[in-house]
Amino acid sequence: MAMIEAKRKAALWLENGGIRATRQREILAALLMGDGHNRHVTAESLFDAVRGCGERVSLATVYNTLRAFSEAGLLREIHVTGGKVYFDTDTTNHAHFYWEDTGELHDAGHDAPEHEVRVSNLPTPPEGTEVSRVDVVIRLRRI
Amino acid sequence: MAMIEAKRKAALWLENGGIRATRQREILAALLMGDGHNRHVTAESLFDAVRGCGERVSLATVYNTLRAFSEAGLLREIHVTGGKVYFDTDTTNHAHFYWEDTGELHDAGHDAPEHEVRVSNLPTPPEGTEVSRVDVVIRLRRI
DNA sequence: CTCAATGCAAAGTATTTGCAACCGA
DNA sequence: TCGGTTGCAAATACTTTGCATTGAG
Repeated sequence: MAMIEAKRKAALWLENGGIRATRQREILAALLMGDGHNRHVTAESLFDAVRGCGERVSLATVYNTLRAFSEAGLLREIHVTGGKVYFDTDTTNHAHFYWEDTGELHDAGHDAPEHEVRVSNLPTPPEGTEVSRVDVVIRLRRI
Repeated sequence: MAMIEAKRKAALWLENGGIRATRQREILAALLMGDGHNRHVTAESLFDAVRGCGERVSLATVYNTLRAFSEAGLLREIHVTGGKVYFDTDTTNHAHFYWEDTGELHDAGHDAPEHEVRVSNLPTPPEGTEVSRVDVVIRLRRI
């Protein structure tokens, strides 16, 4: 996908989240829409991607922007280590593979509906609460 | 349960993990075995519990010991926020409720087998890996 | 113009580590 | 005694914040 196309998608995406477009946000959004595929990034990895394409956005802004996108429902946070937070451009409900040794994060069985991980027999949420979402992480160990 | 009983369980528990008993480890183990129930602690909360019962263990040792217990298979780590790491004394496979606002963590449907959360249709782990474990976290939002 | 967004550096939070003193087998 | 364990302080890793500057509408 051409960069120009990514920028177009990025603009629509930002508008969709009711987020004002700025130079930095457009760069980050374009990178996230990048190859047209679902991406899993951390603040660091996205920051590196920015520098990698010759652009410049401060690390603090990357952090703040990822949070803003997340709060606008454009991204979904994933927690797999105490350390860093991952963000997923696919906000639909799906499970993840997590490599314990390398820290890689991929979608699990999200290529086709029949491969989707299924969670059943969910308990009723306690009084005064509702389910915000159900996270499923399949941790992998190198054999 | 009396403190003396907790100490007894703690000693067996440590031995079970092949972990040498020391004063601090016995204190921590006894607190974890405490009320005979499954506990969810963080380094901070366990450190506070130590001070609360008049004992003294350094915070660094609490961190190191939790990690040691974890590596010995006596505890299980749970990741729900980028911030802190929770440890669960119940190492069997079970789902958790997580209160997004307060940071509370409880077991979900682990009281009886028929209430257990079920995960099915798990994808085959990628070449060269095996499933270390599957984490299910039900995030709750206050209504 | 005006107010929100940005960038930097400093502060914060959670955790690990280096190393000397210590203690249990 | 000896090697593993502890405690402290310092270091590290990740993220947020304060504030002056910049920029979009």
